[in-house]
Amino acid sequence: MPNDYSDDRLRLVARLYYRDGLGQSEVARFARVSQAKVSRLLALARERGIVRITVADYEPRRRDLEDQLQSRLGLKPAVVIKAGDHPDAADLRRAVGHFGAAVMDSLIQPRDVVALAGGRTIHELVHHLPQAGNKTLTVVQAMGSVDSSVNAFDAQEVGRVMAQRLGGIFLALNTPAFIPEKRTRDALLELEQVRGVHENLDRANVAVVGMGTLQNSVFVERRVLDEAMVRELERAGAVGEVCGRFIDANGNECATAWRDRVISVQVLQLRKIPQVIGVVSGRDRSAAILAAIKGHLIKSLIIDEGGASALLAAASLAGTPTPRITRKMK
Amino acid sequence: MPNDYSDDRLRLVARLYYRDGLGQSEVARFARVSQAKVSRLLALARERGIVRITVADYEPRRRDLEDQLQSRLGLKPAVVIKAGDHPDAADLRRAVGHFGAAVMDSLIQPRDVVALAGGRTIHELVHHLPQAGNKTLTVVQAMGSVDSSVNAFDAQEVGRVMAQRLGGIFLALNTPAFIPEKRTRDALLELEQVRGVHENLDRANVAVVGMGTLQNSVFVERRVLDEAMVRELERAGAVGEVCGRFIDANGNECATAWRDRVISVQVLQLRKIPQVIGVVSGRDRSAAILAAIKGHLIKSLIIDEGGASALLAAASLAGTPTPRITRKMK
DNA sequence: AACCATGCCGAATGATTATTCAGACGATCG
DNA sequence: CGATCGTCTGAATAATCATTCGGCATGGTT
Repeated sequence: MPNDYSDDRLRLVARLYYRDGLGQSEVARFARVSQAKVSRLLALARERGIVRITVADYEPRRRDLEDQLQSRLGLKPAVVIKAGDHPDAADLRRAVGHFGAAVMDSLIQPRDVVALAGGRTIHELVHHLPQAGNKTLTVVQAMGSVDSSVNAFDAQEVGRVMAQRLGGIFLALNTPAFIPEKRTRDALLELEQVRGVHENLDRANVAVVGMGTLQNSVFVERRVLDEAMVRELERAGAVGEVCGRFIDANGNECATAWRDRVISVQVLQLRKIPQVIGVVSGRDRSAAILAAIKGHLIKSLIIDEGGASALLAAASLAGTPTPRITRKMK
Repeated sequence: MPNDYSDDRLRLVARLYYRDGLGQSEVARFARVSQAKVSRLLALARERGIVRITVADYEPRRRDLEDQLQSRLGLKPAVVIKAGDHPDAADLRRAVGHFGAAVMDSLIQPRDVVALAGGRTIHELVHHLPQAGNKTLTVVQAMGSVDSSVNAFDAQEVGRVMAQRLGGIFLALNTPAFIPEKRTRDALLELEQVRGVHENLDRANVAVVGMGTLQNSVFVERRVLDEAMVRELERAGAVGEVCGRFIDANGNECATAWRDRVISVQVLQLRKIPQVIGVVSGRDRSAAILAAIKGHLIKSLIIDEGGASALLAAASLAGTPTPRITRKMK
């Protein structure tokens, strides 16, 4: 009679607690055990399905906006996450991460080779992936590290987590993202290790990438990109950045010095990957997203409500979006 | 947008909490409210049925023992409450009270006149009756107060609670249970107030009574019954007590001085009531219960598992139970 | 406008629940 | 037989949740 985990006992405890509204201490007296044990018995009862808690479905997506994105921009799938209009970017990312994760999980097949970029929203997304993954992925880091201060948003960290969560191995790109000298960069690209990664990027059938603008790019933020380079990119028509590749409104990589100093998945490689998922939160990326779509860099999009509206509005303004003109004018 | 109690919002909060396992504080950040509000929203969600918690049925009764009691002793209904074999009488009463209450509620019709005794188990039972009663009962106190120290087990208190819980009025018997002088007792019985109560006891169609033995009777416990009187009752063959009436093994009231000094429902009155429910916890009342059954004082029984087994064992020993003989021998 | 009644809010607080910890017990193995 | 796990327990404690409370806003009333 000591350790008695019979269903009958669990039912008694569960009933007293959930149905009759007794506190755990009261139940404990009833069943002649400690309150701690009651807590454990209740956990067990939930596990065994003796207690079942059902929650009416919450619809986390805006199917209406998704349909518009799909029909007007050809994104398949387009996933729009409800997020109220939180003024705070962190909240936005949290929402996209929380609800986007399940979708992303479903988009990745058990044996896929996944090219993965970094970024805060992607980080959030990856950290909401299920723990129990039993896939056998090959997760490949799609871009070098932005700087030496390792942080949780880097592709390296994020990739490690994804491989661990969904199951599979992680191939790291152990180089900086930006190398001041082209020669050095090219030398690095020749390294066996690096070439192996690139080969796997060629094999990738899924990619998950973020999207930056010229202004809020990680490279600017972390001072890798200086004023002069930004101006050069502007002159070359850059409206956004994907995996360290700056693109113009047509989605072609801008021919600047930067192009030869980056170590990351190439635009051409990206175009060949059948399922490229853009992950975005916030309203200020519309131009970059439109360019990426136009250049066939991304095929799908996971985005928040506000970002989706902004994107649709921007797409309406011009078949060919040219927001950069207004900026150049200043 | 402030007070937004939309189902959608509740669903979101409920999902994050119950399905996704976030803490209330995390949900609070997500929904941009305080943790306190999340707690309130969750309560509302449960109320509205957005969250549904179901517990596999726990069977609190021993139908097998009930069947035996019914077929062998004619109790209808017999209700046997599971209680493990808690060595502690208080736990026993709690179990009987908790699970017996629903049965008792179902046995009492909306417009019944209920004669009600006191006692610890009955007290426990009554305090587990539903709060929301909408009946129009007449609850009548079946026995005077044992002594002046009012306590929660007295018929007076218990009756008040029952009337309040199930709905209806309570008729109190504002006299002591025991009056040393017969003359005084009889004078009291003549009082308008007291006669009114007795008339209602005549009208009663349900009674709820406890059952005492000679040894553990409340009257002994509270020193109302002295040594000499106990011996006199023993000589008269008393094996138990119901509502202050001491009965012999055949269920007839013992003809002693005590009989004329008690103010309570009479044995004859009790016999006439179609539904008399005995409420008992513990293994030591078998003789009293058998006598009460034999004398047609009780028609139904609510009892714990252990008490039921003891009762069945005692009933097997003798068609006419005569446990008192062994005692008299000493 | 001034006033009250009402309802909602979150900070603080009180109450409850989950987890940690150290000890007890029992099984398994050398 | 110990020794050594592993498991289970309740007391203590940490973490979490529910409620109280005062403030603020709204809307109706004088």
